[in-house]
Amino acid sequence: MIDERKATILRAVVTEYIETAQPVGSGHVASSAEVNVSSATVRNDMAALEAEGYLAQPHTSAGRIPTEKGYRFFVDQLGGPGKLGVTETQQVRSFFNRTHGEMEQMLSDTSRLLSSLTHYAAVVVGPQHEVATIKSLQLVALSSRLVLAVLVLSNGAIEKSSIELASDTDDLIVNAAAVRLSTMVIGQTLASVESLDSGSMILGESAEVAVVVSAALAALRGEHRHDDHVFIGGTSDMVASFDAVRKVSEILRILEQQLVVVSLLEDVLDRGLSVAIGRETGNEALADCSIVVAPYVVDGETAGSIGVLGPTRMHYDQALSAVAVVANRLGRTLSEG
Amino acid sequence: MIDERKATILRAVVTEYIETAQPVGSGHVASSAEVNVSSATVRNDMAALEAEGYLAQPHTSAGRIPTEKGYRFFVDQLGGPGKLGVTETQQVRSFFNRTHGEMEQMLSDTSRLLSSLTHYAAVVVGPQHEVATIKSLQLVALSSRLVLAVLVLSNGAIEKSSIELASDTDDLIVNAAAVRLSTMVIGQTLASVESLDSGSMILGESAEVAVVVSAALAALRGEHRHDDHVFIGGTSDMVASFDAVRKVSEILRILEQQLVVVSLLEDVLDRGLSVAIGRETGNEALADCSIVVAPYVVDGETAGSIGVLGPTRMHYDQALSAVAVVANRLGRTLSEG
DNA sequence: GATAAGCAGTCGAAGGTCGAGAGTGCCAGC
DNA sequence: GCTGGCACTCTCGACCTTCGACTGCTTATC
Repeated sequence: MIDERKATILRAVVTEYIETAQPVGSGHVASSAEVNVSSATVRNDMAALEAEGYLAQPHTSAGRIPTEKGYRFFVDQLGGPGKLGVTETQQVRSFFNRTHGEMEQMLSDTSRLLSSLTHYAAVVVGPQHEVATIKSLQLVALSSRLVLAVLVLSNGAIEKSSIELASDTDDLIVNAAAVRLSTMVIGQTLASVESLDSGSMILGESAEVAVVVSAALAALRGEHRHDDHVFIGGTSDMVASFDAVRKVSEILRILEQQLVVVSLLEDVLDRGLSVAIGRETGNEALADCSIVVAPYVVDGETAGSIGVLGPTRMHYDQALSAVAVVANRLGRTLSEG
Repeated sequence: MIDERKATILRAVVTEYIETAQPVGSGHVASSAEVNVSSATVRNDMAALEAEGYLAQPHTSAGRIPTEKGYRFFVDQLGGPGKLGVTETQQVRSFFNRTHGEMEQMLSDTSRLLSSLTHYAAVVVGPQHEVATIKSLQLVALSSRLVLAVLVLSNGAIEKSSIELASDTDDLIVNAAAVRLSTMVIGQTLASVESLDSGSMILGESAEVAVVVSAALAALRGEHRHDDHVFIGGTSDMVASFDAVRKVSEILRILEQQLVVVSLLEDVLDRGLSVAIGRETGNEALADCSIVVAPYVVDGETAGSIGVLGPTRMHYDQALSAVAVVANRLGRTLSEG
């Protein structure tokens, strides 16, 4: 039931509201460049749009505000990310020219880049270690009972996990265990370590070495969650879009829970969306927020995702293009390494 | 010029204002338990306190608000951290019983603990790596020109830094360089690597190995800054103490700059303070904030610091005791490891 | 001389009124 | 089917008044 004119009107209302945060009246819409009918006609169409759930009125005799359904239509109509402005393009280009090596630093900087492009909070979820292969494993004895296992992955990431041994263990034993483990896991993915049978390789080893080996494997198992791989930047920018401290506090509380943030992004991607509006995010506390996400691809495989969190009245076109461009460049840069 | 009664009155004003965030009138003070004089007398003293700069009036016919000088007097009079409540003590105890190994995780959790104790933002600055000795050094070739140096320090921390080589280099060369480097740096502190003369050890090595060795040393030099060692938690709690989104945004902007936060804490400690009130923090944007800091001591050496950032009208006694207790326990726990 | 009591004065916050303005819905006419 | 016109609604800001919480000062009391 949405003809071309109504769509134009809806578009006008949404853009205007995003700009001003004020309810939009029929007069404003009628005087906008894209609309060539009188305000009375606009009024009729706006009433229809309200009846169909695309717009809402805070009270009689006020202008209209887009509903989530209204934003959704607007975003769908946008049809994918557009082009970035010249300044922004330049900024992205120079960022990725300048950046190098050091993955964690790079992801963290990327979140800063993305937030400075959009003025919203940026979330960068690091590559899932499941796909990377293990380049090196090392056991370092910190004290007689505490050993640190350090893994280096092919994508340059490092995983560490500490192992507490039940009894004092000689360095020689630890070294032997390290050698044994190395032959087992190097070249494997972290995920496959998960399924390694710790029974099979105790054969032919001294009991002491076997103890260390299986303790190390146990420690490694729990350690490949997305824990430390989330980088959030630009919260101060995003906060400025809201008016109530109360709301700000709730949103920050969400962002502090890194696991929640990660699954938020993954949920959205799993549903095949690149934008989640208001309650579509699946989180009541984010009812006034929207999320724009994109996965990034490293060596042909989806490695992680980046996203932007802002108010429902966000500049979707800018956010979409920024996220798309940064995801693309990030993937390419990580592929080279 | 502050006699005992005036001090009591000032104390009453400060505690009342911290509680209610409302200007405090002479009537309230007079009816408080510690004060046994009439409101008229209180009025006279409050006028004197204002003249001496301890209190201020938002406008005539309003109550008084403490100035920074007023808070300062209040805090100084407190004379060190008191005891923690039973619930909080219990919370700290169970936290440190439960926690183990894995330093980064522990510091991050500590910031959460501290913010949950105080309901303000908590900052934990990790141990400075200068004092830790190097336990192990490893070079891992990620590709033919990209090598990752991984250092494990005696306190369980890991430093990594990537090395880009000018020409393709064989794994054997890299391994030889790793062996050479290990003999040089193991047992040293990171700070002493800084001053290592890369000329002296090229002797007796093949040119290719020497190239890798000096590239690695160069990369290690830049890498021992406090960069990743700051953990901030509980911003959402702290935010709730403020009323203007504007201010919140400014404060968050500060907290996003980790280096600024670290030097903020260090500055305060260097000045021999454990509390910095308002402008005492040295940062204009934190004019409405106070910071409570304490260093923590690992194996007899000051290792790092923890702190709390809240509004100037913070519960100083609680914050002081929480910071003191957590700093103490954290130091002890890290010493054991 | 310090404390208390009383009193006049001040000023913001809260509440009420009112008009202006923006906006709507509907109807009649083109 | 669009538009102009019109009556109506409802918020917002300005303005006023009242109310109450203060203060400072002056005077009385111990």
